[in-house]
Amino acid sequence: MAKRGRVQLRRIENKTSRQVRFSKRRSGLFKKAFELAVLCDAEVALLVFSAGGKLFEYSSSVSVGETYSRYKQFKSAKKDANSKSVNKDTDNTQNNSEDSSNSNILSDIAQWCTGRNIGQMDATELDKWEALLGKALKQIDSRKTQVSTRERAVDLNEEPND
Amino acid sequence: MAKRGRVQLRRIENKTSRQVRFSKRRSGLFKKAFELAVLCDAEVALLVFSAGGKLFEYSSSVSVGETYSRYKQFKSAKKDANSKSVNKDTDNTQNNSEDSSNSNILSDIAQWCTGRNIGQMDATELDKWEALLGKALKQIDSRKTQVSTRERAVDLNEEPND
DNA sequence: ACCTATTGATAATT
DNA sequence: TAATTATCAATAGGT
Repeated sequence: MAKRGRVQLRRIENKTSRQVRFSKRRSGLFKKAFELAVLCDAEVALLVFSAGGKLFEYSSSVSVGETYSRYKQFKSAKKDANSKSVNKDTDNTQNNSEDSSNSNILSDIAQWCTGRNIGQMDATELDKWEALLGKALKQIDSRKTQVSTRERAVDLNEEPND
Repeated sequence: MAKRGRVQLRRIENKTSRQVRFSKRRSGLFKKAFELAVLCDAEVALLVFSAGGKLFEYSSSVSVGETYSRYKQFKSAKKDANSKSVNKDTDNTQNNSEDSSNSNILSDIAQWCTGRNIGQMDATELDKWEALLGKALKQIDSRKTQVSTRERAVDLNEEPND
């Protein structure tokens, strides 16, 4: 399997090759974005238009639109940041003592789902999925118990996340 | 230099470590975004807010705002034509047969996940989730069986490094 | 901040 | 189109 050497940092001229590499690198990029969001508690929004005009999007905890709004707020606030620091630490700081993803496991699952396919997973990824879905099922099960006990009301034990 | 094993995909609790890794991974992510744009002629916009509220942005050929405009246009125009990252409801024929390794139940889950919280679900929704996740687990389990065969072959080839 | 062991990404190939 | 693997790149933890 002869490798030619390093990747040249210029546009790939062969169309097929470019498309193939786009798919792979896009997957990799989205995975990295997700990992940054989860590991480092960051808010990430990523928009990619392929050369052919297809759209691919990723966002971590909130929608792309919401992150973009925050971005615009941030930029406009930066202009007169010398008067007060309204936007520095608005609502972006989550200081949960334990695993914050535990309280909103569905977000984690949704993030993991993006661009993935069971048929393409390796053993490690399968294990992660199994653990994640198993955890979600446990939470669902315990929630079901609560709901069936108090057939009607909104549960007060669960905190809204984000 | 003892390595602990694989990176766990959970929020890093140690603050210093999290900040260090954020810097490194952010650099890596931006580099990857740049490479995707150059190599594959893609239009990329990337927004990252750190846990502390700092903003980092990257955009390839045009500004973030322009890409976001294109994004909004794209989404509103999507009424007829469809090209999207997180699937549309293509087939509901996700049965439990063992050969369904190629089905993309994860996309269904991803759609279900969006904007939901276990703590706010009613009994009906919980049932749907339970069924969906259970189905996914079945597929994962059957996929694991396939993969484990290959993994054993790899194990035999493994050499102690050095 | 720099270094290296190790993991992870991926280009070429099947 | 998807799966495999050799090689390269990213990075976690130590110095």
